[in-house]
This record gives sequence, C-alpha cells and structure tokens, in this order.
Amino acid sequence: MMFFGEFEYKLDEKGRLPLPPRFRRYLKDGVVLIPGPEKCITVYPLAEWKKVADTLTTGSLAPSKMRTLNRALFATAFHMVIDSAGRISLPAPLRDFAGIYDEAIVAGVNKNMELWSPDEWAVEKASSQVQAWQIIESLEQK
Amino acid sequence: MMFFGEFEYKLDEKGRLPLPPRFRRYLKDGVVLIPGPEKCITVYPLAEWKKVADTLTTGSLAPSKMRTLNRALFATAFHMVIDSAGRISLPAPLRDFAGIYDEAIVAGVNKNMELWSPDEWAVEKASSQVQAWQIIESLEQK
DNA sequence: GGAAGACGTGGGAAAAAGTGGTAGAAAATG
DNA sequence: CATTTTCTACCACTTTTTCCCACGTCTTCC
Repeated sequence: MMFFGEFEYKLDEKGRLPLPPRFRRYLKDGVVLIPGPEKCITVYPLAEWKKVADTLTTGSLAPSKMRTLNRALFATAFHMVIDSAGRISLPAPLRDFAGIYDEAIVAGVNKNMELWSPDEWAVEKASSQVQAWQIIESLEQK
Repeated sequence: MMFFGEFEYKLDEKGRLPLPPRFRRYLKDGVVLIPGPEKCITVYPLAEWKKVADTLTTGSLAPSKMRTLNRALFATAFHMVIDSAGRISLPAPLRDFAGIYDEAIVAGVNKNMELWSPDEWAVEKASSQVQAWQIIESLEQK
C-alpha cells in the first residue's frame, strides 16, 4: 500500500481525528503513533510498524544504545484503533509534541502517514517541493 | 505513449475538468496529480508516476533527504480516476496552487501532461517557444 | 448536405463522509 | 466498596462528494 495525498480535518473537543476514507481499509488492525523526527506525528499501519521495529532492533548495537532505541520506539508509541466513524483519538503527549490542537493535516508519505499542524505543514511543504524538483531534475539529466 | 497538443476546457462548479478524448484510453488506471515545478499541475498516468517514484525512492539518499523527497512526491500527490464523461475532479489545494478556477489548459508534454490557467499558459507558452529555438540552436552547434 | 455518432457541459439523485452527541463501561479516588 | 469522572464505542444528522444520466452542439462520415 502506498499512502499519498494531503487532507485537512478538524479535531473535536475530545481530541479525535478522522483518517482519510481511502486509507481506512488498510488500517483495520489499528495504527501506531510515534513522535516524528520533525515536529509531526508519524503513523504506521500496525503491520508496517512491526516490520520497522524488527528491522531496527535486530541490528547489532551496543546494549546501552539498544535500550535507548527501544525506549524511544516503544515507550513513546501508542497503538490506536479506528472507531466506527473512521477516527482515532490523539494522545495528549503527541498532540503537544506536534502542536496539533484545533485542526490537523494528514499527509500520506509512501509507507506511512504524518500528522502536522497546518502552520508547520505549510512551511515543510513549501521547502520540500523546491528540494524535490531539484532532485528530480538531477536524476532526469542522467 | 507520447502526449502532445494543447486543449482548453471549462471547469464546472464542482471543479471537474475533462481530459482530451485521445488521451483517455491511456488513462484507464487513473492519473496522479502533483504540483509542478512551475505554476501548473503535473499529470502522470499512474504507471508512469510509479516509475518515477520508484526511481527516486530507490536512490541512496540520507534519511532526512529521503523524508523530504517522500513528502513532496507523495503528500502532494492525488490519485484521481476518470469518470464516465472523461473528467477528473481537481483537488482544491492543487487548483489554488496553479491558479485554476473557471477554465484550464491541458497541455501534452511527452510522457505527461500539464494543467495551466489560461493566463499563466499564455505567458509560459510565449517564453518557452522563444527559448526552445535557442536551445535547439545551441544543441545543433555541438 | 444530411445524418449519426461523439463530445462538452450541466444537473440530479444516491451514497458516503464529517461532525457532534449520548450512553455504557472502565478506571480512579475518596 | 461505592461514587464520580473519564474515556471509548456506537449512533444520528447534515453536508459534501461521487456516480450516473440527459441535453445540446460539434465533428465526421456517408
């Protein structure tokens, strides 16, 4: 499954966020939410997250590094299930981390999704588009 | 398939745009719309876009660069299917980006198509024609 | 030149989606 | 242990979107 597209939704007063209808059939087992490398929430389908976690934790790392990695991967992760209306409730710690309050952008990014505050997303989107076409042009020249 | 030619259509009040009849048989799987490098919407047949995306995402880039690229390639892309009248509906974010409202130019550009507002297209067309002959002459000198 | 088919354009109906609310269950606290 | 509060799952309503149909015009072919 490839996730793509950009969708904007309101959160209700309980912190619930709809996911795009076209994604829902691939998220029956729920999703895993973790803080992203940027100021966003990274969303994996459960199966995909298991693959990522496996890949990372089978690497040969020093025990202390491995403990750190495990804490970051698992302790900050939330397994959320989609309700009958296609929504997940965003845990407060993650909302604060990403600065998401009234509304959020759901962005499909190939194997996973990202949740952004509209303001942060506007900035990130603009800069990524400029960079992307530069990369594309450099590849087309080959 | 090589797309060429220039076509002008009206959008209806629901944001739907017809695609040229001679293109339709090559677009059965739908099209992928992304913001163009200029102020236009770039349209790929699904298969063609997958090739581009594969090429780009299999390259060896630093993880942060790869995330940026993925955001530009996937998050701003929309997969649209042609309806029984040969139309696609243009997502609002892309319409705003390209300044397309009442009518649009569909331009065939080799492997893909581009959607322009008539005003922007007139400017781009004039300048690209002048530049094209200069480019061709510079190539012939080699 | 006429007729038939295709195309552009608009509208309408049905289905889906966004959003808010309510009730039940679980948990926490006194 | 009981009561209150919070969270979750389910339900319902309104808006939006999507799919399908129909009409008028243009092109093409006979």
